[in-house]
Amino acid sequence: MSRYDPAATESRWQAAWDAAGVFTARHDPARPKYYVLEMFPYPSGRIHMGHVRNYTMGDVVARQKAAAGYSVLHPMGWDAFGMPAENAAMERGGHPKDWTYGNIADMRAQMKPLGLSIDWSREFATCDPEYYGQQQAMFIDMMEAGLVYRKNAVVNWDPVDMTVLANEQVIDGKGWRSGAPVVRRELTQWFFRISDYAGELLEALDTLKDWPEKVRLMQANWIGKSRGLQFAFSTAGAPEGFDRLEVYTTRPDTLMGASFAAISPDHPLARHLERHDAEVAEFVAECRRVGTSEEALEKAEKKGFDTGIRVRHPFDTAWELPVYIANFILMDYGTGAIFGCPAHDQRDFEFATKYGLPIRPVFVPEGAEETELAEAFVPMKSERVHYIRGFAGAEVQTGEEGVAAAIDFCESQGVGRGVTNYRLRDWGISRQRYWGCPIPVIHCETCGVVPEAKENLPVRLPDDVSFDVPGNPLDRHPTWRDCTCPKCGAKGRRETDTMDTFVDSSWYYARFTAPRAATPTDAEEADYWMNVDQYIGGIEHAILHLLYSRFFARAMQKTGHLPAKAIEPFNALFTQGMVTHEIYLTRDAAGRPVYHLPEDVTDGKLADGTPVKIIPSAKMSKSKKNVVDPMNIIRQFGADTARWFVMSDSPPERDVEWTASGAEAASKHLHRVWRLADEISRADGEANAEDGALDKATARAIAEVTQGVEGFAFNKAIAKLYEFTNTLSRSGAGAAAKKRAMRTMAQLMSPMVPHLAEEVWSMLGGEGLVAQAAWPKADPALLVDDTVTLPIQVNGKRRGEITVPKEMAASEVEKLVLADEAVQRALGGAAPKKLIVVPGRIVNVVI
RNA sequence: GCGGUUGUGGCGGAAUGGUAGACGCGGGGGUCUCAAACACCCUUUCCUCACGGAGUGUCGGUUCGAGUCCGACCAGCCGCACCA
Repeated sequence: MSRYDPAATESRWQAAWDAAGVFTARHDPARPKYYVLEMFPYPSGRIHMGHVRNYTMGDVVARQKAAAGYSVLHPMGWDAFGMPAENAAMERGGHPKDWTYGNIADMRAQMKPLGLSIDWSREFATCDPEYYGQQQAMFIDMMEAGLVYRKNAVVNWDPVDMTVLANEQVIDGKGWRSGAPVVRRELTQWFFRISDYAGELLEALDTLKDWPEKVRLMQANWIGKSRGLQFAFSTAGAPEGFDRLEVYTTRPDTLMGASFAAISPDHPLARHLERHDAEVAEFVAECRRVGTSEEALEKAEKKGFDTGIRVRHPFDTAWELPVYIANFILMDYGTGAIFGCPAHDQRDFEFATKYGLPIRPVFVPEGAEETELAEAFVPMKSERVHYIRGFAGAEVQTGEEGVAAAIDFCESQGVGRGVTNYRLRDWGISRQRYWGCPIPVIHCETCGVVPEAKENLPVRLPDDVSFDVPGNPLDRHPTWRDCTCPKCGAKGRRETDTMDTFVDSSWYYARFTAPRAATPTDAEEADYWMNVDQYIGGIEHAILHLLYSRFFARAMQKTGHLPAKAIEPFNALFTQGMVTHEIYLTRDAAGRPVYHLPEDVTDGKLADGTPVKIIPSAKMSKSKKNVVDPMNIIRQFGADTARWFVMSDSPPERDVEWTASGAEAASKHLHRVWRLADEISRADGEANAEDGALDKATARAIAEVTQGVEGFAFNKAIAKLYEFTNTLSRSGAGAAAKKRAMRTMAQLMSPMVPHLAEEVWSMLGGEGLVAQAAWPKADPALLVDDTVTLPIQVNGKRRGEITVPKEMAASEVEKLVLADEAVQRALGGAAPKKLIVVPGRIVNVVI
């Protein structure tokens, strides 16, 4: 008996699809369009199982939509700028460009065998000058639209390597290569005015009905709208020019519980003191040794330095509060200065305890007395509390009411004003690196900062650079910086900062609609293809990438590069889970951990019999060696097996654990389907009484698999396909009915395992390619059952069941239930207290 | 630290507030075979000979009925603005 041979079959069908041009996206105004996009990959050089899962999900959607009659756009590209290419150049020599394009070629070669329904004719990389040149054109338009500006901002500076470090390159406050303590340094940098859109980006979240609730919540929290009071303390003993200290607070109702004021180490007052006071300078320097990330600041021990300056309480000028410089105050939020109310903020409480400051409660729980606090009392703002040191509004009110009343009162007294504040900061896009999109700007002595003329775009990266010394190669290039001012024609200097790679990924979805256009987008194409109907990617992008893309769509609309309907570019978002694997660990002679690849471990032992310690599954990572190379799986079992496995078992939004046994099971099942198809293709049984049951099962399979695929419940769709396979393989129906069922099976399987589906389809005489066949429809008449089985509960516990006609009246059902043996036994002759009949569902007898 | 999220058999998981454990893996038993591999069939939450009882991270609540809703807690994972 012949066997299914994935290797030969898969490449044969891939060639057939190519020949027929099945996946070329066609701008066809007569048909509805569907744009499905997976987050494009960074070209690391190797695809991993996470990619296989991500792209298979998109492929299932794309293939099913195509079968359902849509004109589908399913493109692929490369997020190709970024640090790894420079790191590779530093470590192994060579050029980032060669490394990147080499990796792209390798990865494309690994992706093609997966048989994805991608329109490869639209492929591009963000490091193509054709792409980043258009990005530069948009940057210039955004400059002109007032969306771009320069200001000073802090970076991590490695004083040994004399280079700017990314947050991930700062390990325990030290540079990853030099090991030198990192310092914060201020540079003039380029920013996008995303915070101008904070309110709109927040409000528009409500329109994103098909985004996961959690992503919208995370974005809302990130934007962080707050209503508060901004007011000025008058100071005592402050240097000249600092007679007022502006603070922002979201809890003005706790003003009578204030016990100190605190300013950021980067606050102008702190900077002034730093220059005149060695002790302050030392403290501030210590603060700056912590990395720039908010995480690092929050995790660091909270420390303060008493400046000796005092501020006067706005309601009682005799009441003075000390002013501290504190390492946890962010200059970017509010005014960079706060007042502390230790009784109602845990961080302030710890600070006050540490520095012996008073802790005076402003409110207590409703009905409680004032007591000494062991920790801050921080109730929900919606909870009613009793104000014992309130000054506005009712004595008993919610925190929300208290805050609103306090703002009104303060405004009426001329103490500050109510302000709406956002946590969202402007987007700093300057990177002092080579491998990124050059910022197309020229510094001219006469004209200042001038955008490059559009006819001179793209501003190309020079090829003749070296990475033997740290720092930005653009900065030290002998001639690249030299240019002519587009305004006055005098000699100018090019900007050497390049753009954050998040800029590249903030508009690639729009470029895919017209990837070769001579402008960033083509109006007609954008109008037809936008928006992305289904976007799929990792949850790790829930905030930054998606928020930046939403901002960019707005900026592109403002500059005329996208139609108004694309203001929210992603109609539906799906965030998929990771692929995980167990970790295998042994120790070397010195006790250091040694990790082992899954393929080197059998039954918990290495080849030489050494037992390994098994650490529970975690995200596949090279450093832990818990990786399975998709190429090995494809070589061993074929692409369909890899695709089937990553879509089965786990729901797509959750992590899936890769197991060798699971992959084998997937492969076995696909072979079984092939054998079944082979057998059915040669069957000649007469039509018989079982045909009807099989037709019914087929209809149910169509309904359930369609529902699973359309609802992103791929694991359930696959479970139904297993069931359908079992039913079909056991069916005694005639040959014609079995062939019908098997052809339907091929169609239902085709989004997940397209190669096997084509093979089965052709074995059973299906017409043309299954990839081009219309999605099957279930006959509604076959989906209804005329009887229903009702479980019988006694006090909520299942005690039996009855099968009754679907339309039986509740009163009839009650009679049958009371006559049931288990119910009789439970009742013991007594009458039931209550009898609940949920039609078509369940019966509950309460005794 | 802050924000988000997840928790169900030996394992991955299924379950519009209505039969907990679909489907798959693994295990056990069997058929086929000289034997094995492959394949096929049966069985498999736990305790109990059985009757029956217990059971969805922990504790409490709402309900005729809770894995599902509410509150508190515990553990894991994701993000924290220069990783992509």
